[in-house]
Amino acid sequence: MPKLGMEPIRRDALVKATISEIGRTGSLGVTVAQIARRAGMSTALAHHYFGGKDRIFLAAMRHILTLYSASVRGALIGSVDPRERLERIVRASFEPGNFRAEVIGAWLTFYVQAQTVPDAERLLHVYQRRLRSNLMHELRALTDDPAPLADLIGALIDGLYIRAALGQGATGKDAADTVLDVLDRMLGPK
Amino acid sequence: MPKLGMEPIRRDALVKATISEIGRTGSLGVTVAQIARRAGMSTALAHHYFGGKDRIFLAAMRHILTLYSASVRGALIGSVDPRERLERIVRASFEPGNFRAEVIGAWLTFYVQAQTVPDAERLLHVYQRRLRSNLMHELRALTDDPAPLADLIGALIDGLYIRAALGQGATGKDAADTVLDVLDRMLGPK
Amino acid sequence: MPKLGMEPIRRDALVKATISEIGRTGSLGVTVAQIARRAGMSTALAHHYFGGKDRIFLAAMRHILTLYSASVRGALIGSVDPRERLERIVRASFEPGNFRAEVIGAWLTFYVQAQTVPDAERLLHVYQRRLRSNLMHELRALTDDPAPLADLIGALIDGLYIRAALGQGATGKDAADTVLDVLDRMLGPK
Amino acid sequence: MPKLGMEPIRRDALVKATISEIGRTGSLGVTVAQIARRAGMSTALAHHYFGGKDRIFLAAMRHILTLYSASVRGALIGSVDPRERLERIVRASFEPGNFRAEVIGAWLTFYVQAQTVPDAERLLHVYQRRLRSNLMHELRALTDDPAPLADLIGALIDGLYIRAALGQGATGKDAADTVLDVLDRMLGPK
DNA sequence: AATGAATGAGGATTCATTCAT
DNA sequence: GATGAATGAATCCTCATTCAT
Repeated sequence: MPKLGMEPIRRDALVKATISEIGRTGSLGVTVAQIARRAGMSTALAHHYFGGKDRIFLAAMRHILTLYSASVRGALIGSVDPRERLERIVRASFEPGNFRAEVIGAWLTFYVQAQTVPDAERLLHVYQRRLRSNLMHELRALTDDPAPLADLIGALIDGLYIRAALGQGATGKDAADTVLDVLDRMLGPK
Repeated sequence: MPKLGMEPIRRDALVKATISEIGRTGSLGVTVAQIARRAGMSTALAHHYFGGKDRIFLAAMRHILTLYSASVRGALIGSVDPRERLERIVRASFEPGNFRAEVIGAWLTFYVQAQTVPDAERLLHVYQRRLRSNLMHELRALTDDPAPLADLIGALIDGLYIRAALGQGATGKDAADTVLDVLDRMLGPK
Repeated sequence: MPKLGMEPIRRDALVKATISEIGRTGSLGVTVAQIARRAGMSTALAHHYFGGKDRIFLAAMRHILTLYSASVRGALIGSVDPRERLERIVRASFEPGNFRAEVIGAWLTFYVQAQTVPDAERLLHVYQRRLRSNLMHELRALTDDPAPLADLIGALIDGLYIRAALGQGATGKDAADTVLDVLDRMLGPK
Repeated sequence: MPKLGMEPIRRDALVKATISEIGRTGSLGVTVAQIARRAGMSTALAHHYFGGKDRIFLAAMRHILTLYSASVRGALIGSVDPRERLERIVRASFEPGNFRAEVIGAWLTFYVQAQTVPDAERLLHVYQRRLRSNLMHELRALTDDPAPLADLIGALIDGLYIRAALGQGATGKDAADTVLDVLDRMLGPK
């Protein structure tokens, strides 16, 4: 059974299992045993590859953020118009890949973890700074005072995510429309 | 004047200790022992009064929501103008009593808990429905289609809260100003 | 079953159980479960009272050293002659209470632990310094250069202990006689 | 010249790595993984060559004792005078090769292991019997009752070793001088 | 010959909860 | 009403050992 080069496969399986389990149970109470079982291996192996529960969680968080960044970056390809680019950023945030029950559940949980675990906090800040910087870059072409608007959009996205985590939020499309509507209104009368 | 038994005093102390501890550590990892110690009693007594950890958490959550509702209700007294009432609701959400690091930390944690514990979810819905109903009531006088706007405001408030939980959000006043600014813009030019 | 004032009783039972188990198995591989079982309680309680395995071991070590010190101190009462006091110190080291298979086994194990655990090392040094100081005090009356002799006696006692740990050493009396014989010879021709 | 297979090279590397690691950490807590890593191979190979952790430890112990015996035997070559031969035996015990922090640490640890593992105990007895026999052989020419003296010297050597393990013992030369001084005094005025 | 892969067994530790007093 | 005492159950983590390649 043992083949060579299992490490990346196992790590990947663990990361995905972690997101699934956190999303499913909606809490950090997820145990390494649960994750390992879902990933189809022993807890010992999970520890072997990651070195500890925190590191597994962190890798899962990093995975989500990486996917998110990639989807934003991908969405921007081939677009130069600021308004259009803003729309693409926002829509990417709510596209099915990112805006999925289990991912949102994990996301919210990471928010909580970021209050305690320094590495998690750092990671979250990286994401927030990147999103803010993306927004600012486009907003500068559309308004004199882009900072407050960037912060507003960021907070609104987070708010819509958090509500989605409770299963009563709107669909991804509706959420994106809401953000874009606010954006246009705030940018001033057409 | 009826002499109070110890029960309400103890329960109150436990609820406050719970909020403090959750806010301080920023997680549900808080133990009954920590809570009991901070409340100045034994864990056995904590169980005696509440029957279990979940019930203690729930009571703490209920306490926060009750305080919040009370502050909103109080803020509305003596005001009849819809726009002014909206402002008072929003400002109440960010007033120092509610918008305090420790309370926000607890709030966020309860959000996570609401994903798993049905009672917590129910409680959170009650608050959200009440806030929404409050907003709707006033918005109806100002716009034809109040529902999306009420949802937007609710999500934005949550988003600003969550960011505050990470210690990088704005002050309560700034947050309230942001929400009100959005509100006015969305309501369209007067 | 639960009565008041169990703490000292439990702590004492755990300390004695630890010494027994270490002596019996002759290794630090002793588990908290073994100790707790022998002391007649759950592992959880053992942790509750001591806070961790290291602390249990340390308490056991402290217990042995305390007993040893007490037996030396007791032996010295009512004696003023230096040579006689030296003899009493030495004989106390090998008296049945201290020079018992299980105690010696534990002693040796602590020696090993002292190589790694700073607290254990500190404790051992305290004992060695005290023994050395006791010996020096008497030797000063008998020789001009007491230091080397004190060190020699100390090392010899340790050596006889270690051999006893392997079950092939002499009896306590023989061991004491050996040390005293060396002492007299080193103090010069009769 | 016969070309060596890998086996003896690997075994040798493992034995040396074991002594290093035990000496460094001062405990049997050393893991097979640590030993294998330091020896530059996988844990699987370590098991392949030795069949188990105990066997690795035993081989390391045997190695130390073999070196010790060899150094004593070597020191005796070309000397016929009993007193001189005794001195050479003693000095060999404390020569840099044997009296090295890492070796002493391992030595002490083996002493502990000898309390539990029968093979280790047997090995230690072989060494002690051999040392005793060496001492006795020379002492017979110098005294009527050599046995107690041989035991005394053996115990003293062990005692000086054990103190060295704690890092507060004297240098090898001082230790040897101490033993020889005792020896001469016990043999009586020339 | 050599190793990455994998795990079962076990250990320390924590904690909510119960109970006798 | 209040608490010290006590524990079962669970969790993270480690490690010797085995196995397929």
